[in-house]
Amino acid sequence: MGLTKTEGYTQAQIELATVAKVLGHPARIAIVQHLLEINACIGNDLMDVLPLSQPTISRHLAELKKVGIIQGTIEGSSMNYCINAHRWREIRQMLGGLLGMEPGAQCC
Amino acid sequence: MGLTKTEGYTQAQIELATVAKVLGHPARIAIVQHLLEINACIGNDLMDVLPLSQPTISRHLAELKKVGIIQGTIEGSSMNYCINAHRWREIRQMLGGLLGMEPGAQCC
DNA sequence: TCTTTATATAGCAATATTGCAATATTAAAA
DNA sequence: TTTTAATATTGCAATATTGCTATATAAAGA
Repeated sequence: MGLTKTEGYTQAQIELATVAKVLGHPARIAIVQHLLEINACIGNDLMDVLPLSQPTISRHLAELKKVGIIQGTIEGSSMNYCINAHRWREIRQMLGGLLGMEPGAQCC
Repeated sequence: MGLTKTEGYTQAQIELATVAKVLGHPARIAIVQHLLEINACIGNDLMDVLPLSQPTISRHLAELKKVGIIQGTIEGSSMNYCINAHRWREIRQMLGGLLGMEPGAQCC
């Protein structure tokens, strides 16, 4: 298959999984961290930060954009990418809600 | 390719991505939520909770176990699964560290 | 012992992901 | 206008993921 079933889950579960999945690649983690750290918008300075080719970086950026984590604006012939602050807080809420739960007493 | 490059990233980035990736499926989110909520160890009660066949559930459980999120002990002819509390806190730290970062002023 | 229950594994088919080279595309620069 | 720089897209090959059915396996029960 390769196809993930979606019926039988809540919308929240699907949303959570979708975001987690996008964060589930070291290149995308590295991009997000970089954008959070340098606190500035970048074009493909990422070429110097990631061990990947330009087309591959472009695709990772597109995936991050698809779930709203980053946004990009055109600046002449280059792109300015940065974290979407609002969406970032939303994601913090979502994932934080899950992570914040306490496992209770171990029973195995 | 289909194969994720690992050179050129920090160990922390790879670890983060690995955990996020495992959480990147609604079935695995549902399993984790369920285990956190009922605060009890279960066998395949999950059959009643997920829209998946027993073998498929078993595989999702195996993936969660591989990264240490859950652990299982044999109980007669069935398995007791539960969240690994220690690992859970570790993951909260890791992911929380990323999520906690503030995007700073929007510039695009 | 035979059967049932609970689980895991193997094997398969379909789709998804990842990465690169090659090629568009678009704007700035010469 | 030609060239350069910065990106995105296409096309491809290799591997990964997902889900199922069928089949082990192992303990409990009859």
